[in-house]
Amino acid sequence: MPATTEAVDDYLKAILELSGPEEQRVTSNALAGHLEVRAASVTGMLQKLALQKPSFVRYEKHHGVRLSETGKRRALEVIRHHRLLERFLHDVLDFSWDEVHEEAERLEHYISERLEDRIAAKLGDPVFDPHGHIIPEKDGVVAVREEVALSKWPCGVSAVISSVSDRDPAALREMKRLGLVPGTVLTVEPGTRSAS
Amino acid sequence: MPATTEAVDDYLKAILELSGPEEQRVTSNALAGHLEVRAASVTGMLQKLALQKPSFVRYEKHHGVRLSETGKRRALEVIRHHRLLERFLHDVLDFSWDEVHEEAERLEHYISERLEDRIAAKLGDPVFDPHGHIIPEKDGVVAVREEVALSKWPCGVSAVISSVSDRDPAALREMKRLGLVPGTVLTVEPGTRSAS
DNA sequence: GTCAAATATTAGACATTGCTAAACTTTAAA
DNA sequence: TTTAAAGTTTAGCAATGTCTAATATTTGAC
Repeated sequence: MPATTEAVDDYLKAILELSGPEEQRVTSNALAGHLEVRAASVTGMLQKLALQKPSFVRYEKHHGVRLSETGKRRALEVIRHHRLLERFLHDVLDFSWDEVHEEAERLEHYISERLEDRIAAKLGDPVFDPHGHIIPEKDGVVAVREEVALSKWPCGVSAVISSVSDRDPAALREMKRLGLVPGTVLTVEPGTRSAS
Repeated sequence: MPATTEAVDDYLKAILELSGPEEQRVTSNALAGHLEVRAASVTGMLQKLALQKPSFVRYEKHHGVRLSETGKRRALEVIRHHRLLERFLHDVLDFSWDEVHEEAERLEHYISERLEDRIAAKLGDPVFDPHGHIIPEKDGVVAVREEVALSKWPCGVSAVISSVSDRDPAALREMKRLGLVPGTVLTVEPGTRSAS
């Protein structure tokens, strides 16, 4: 596995996240939006990534990019780091669930295999992070799970929250206050949903 | 406090370490040796550091460099991170004492104030790292302690090991095997010391 | 199928931090 | 005090990853 930088890790994670379960090609623009970088910078990075061997991505000019097996492997490793760190910061170091993301986002690039393994062992190989996301296994295997965005869930049908986005600390604090945590059972009542 | 990069942190730490208790000026060459970088690179970095305001260093061409108060503050903060991390990795995550340095050396640049505080709290504000080095306090105060290199200790006089270098994992494993850990009492016998 | 809008790429710049090679300054020996 | 060695700085270049502005390609509306 070629060495990566923080920037490369972030691109690989973004490609994995944006390509969805069917591993569609991802456009430069989508990446630029997600990474908060200009589209021109994305093009430059994708060209560099596509050139190195073994390559992390398959890139076709004007037609988007997808991960190679190697790239997917690294992306999953970084995501495993992130989610293990979140679980660890939360369970062992008393971070609240709205604090863990920011810290994990930085550290995920810098922990060694050794530290990854010790954290996993200390936690007893956990399956979920504090927001309900599945932690990829060490070998890159990720359990599959059906999820539907709550905004698309039918009214009147009972649902269980499986995961919540970890990006917005204020939103997370509010959700905790409302009891909207993984495992919670709820039913959307007709007429209570906002228009967005 | 101006933001730092990993490289800047490493320069500041190196200057602090090489300037000794009397805070002597440190030469470019000494820094180059310690940082395993060319002297020309050191010059470039020192010029940049000296230019920014508020500056981390006071630098006179051809006559070495010393830390400003701000620079010393940051150097001590990074060293606090390093030693807290070593203690934490050792006590909580079952790292052996020869494994902790490498991991802490990377992570010391990337942990937040929050994580620093939680680690210190979890450990009960420890005073020493696993190699016996004193952990600087949060406000930058460092306890003072008289130490003499064992190679300079007189024969026949009993001594207590206070700290050992953390740089060489193989040496650390050997020292552990021989019982040469902080707190050990020993006497150097005449004629048993190698010539070096 | 044409053409404008949306999307993407190229070109050229900058900051960071390293390098080598050449030039310069300081130190210490004779 | 001269001079050579040791130490230091300058100059110029490379890689990384970002930016803006200009240009090119693709897409979708008609």
